[in-house]
Amino acid sequence: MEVVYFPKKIVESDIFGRLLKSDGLFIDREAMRHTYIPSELPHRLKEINDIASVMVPALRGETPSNIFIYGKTGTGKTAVTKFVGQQLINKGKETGKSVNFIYINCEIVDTQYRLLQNITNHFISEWSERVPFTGWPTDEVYSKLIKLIDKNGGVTVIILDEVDKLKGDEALYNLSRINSSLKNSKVSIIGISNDLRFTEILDPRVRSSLGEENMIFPPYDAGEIKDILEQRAIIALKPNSLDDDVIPLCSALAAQEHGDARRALDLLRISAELAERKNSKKISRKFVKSAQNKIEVDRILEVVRTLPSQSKTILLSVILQEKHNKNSGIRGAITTGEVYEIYKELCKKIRTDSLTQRRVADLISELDMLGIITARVISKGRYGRTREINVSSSSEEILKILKEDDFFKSLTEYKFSGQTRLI
DNA sequence: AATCCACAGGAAGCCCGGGAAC
DNA sequence: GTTCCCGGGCTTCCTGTGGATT
Repeated sequence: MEVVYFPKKIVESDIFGRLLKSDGLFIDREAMRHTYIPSELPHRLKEINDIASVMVPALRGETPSNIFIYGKTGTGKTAVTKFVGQQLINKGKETGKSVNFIYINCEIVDTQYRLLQNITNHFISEWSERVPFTGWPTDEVYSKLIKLIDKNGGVTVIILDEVDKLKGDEALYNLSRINSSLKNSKVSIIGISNDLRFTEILDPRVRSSLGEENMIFPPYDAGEIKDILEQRAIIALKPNSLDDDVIPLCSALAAQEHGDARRALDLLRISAELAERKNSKKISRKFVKSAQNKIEVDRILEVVRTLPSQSKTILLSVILQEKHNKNSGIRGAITTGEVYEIYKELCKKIRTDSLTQRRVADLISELDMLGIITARVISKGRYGRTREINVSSSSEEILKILKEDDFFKSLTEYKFSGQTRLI
């Protein structure tokens, strides 16, 4: 256990009070997150109308067609469907029609049982009567669900977000047939996916019943992203806290990344957070640059954290060699052979079996593809052909992550070829 | 022009864990 | 429970190669 001692001064002074009072840049931080659903969705009017016109039979008590929605990340699929759902519920209340709207993210709820359990529990308010997360036979949950939906009556719309993450197509098959078991109510399904080839691998029966209506969400272009950012900035940020060129810059950067509005919002939000942390009154383009950098570094660190230990060892070898070279004034990149030598020693030190050079070479190219290191093939003429390996900028941060692993703690100081290397 | 380094990277096959089929 | 199959990680063995050096 680590004990943290606060200096007396800080404890006595009101930290949070000061931070709350401090002149931040945000009015509503949440509005800058991609989970926030604004009251208007710019440049998605057509999509909203399309979905709404498919859904409108629900308000007349008829079954709406099932819909399948495609689109890359950050094209507003989830936001638009949730938005339409909200409107549908409101109108249902107004007109006295019973309309249920259930949103499920299949990346989290990814098995048939848990899907059925989730939907069923949506109709049960009493905690004690809920379907447990395990224990029941799946068909019992299914029949309970049918009973409940029928009792409830009206139309139930089920959104399955990231439906391609659902394991097995049995769940989809059963859900798509559920209407034939219902007497007083209707179910309609909206499937959302960013995998365009998803239906190709689906059972043809499921495909035809689920894809009664197909919709594709195109990526936003730079101008559209700009409008989205401007709309959110008005809600989220204090007036006059943005330099004029910040939003165009964020939009342009995100448009390069196949029109991902989510990324644009993250970029702007993190820029604002960085500016706030620096006590800056305005967000300028230099904060956008560092935000972009921060997003990239965070991504790399996350990848490093989840790397298998052999790859971590190889990565550590690369970093060690690079540091060693820098300290002893040797310029030029590292070769596969050098990395392999250090790697073998590290393995000996932590008493693990080492892999063959062939395999290590493959792992090095994997690290390259993940963007953690760069490894390009060069020929040194007489002295052979090899890869030239460099660590991507943030090697200090990567080291920190590697040290988190108990496995590598013993390697914080490492002797190699008679020289002490300090990590 | 020939040589030769230090690997790259393909091919085949082993081993093992997990899921489907029996 | 057992058998079969598949895919991923890995090894072994192999051929190929760009260009400085001879």
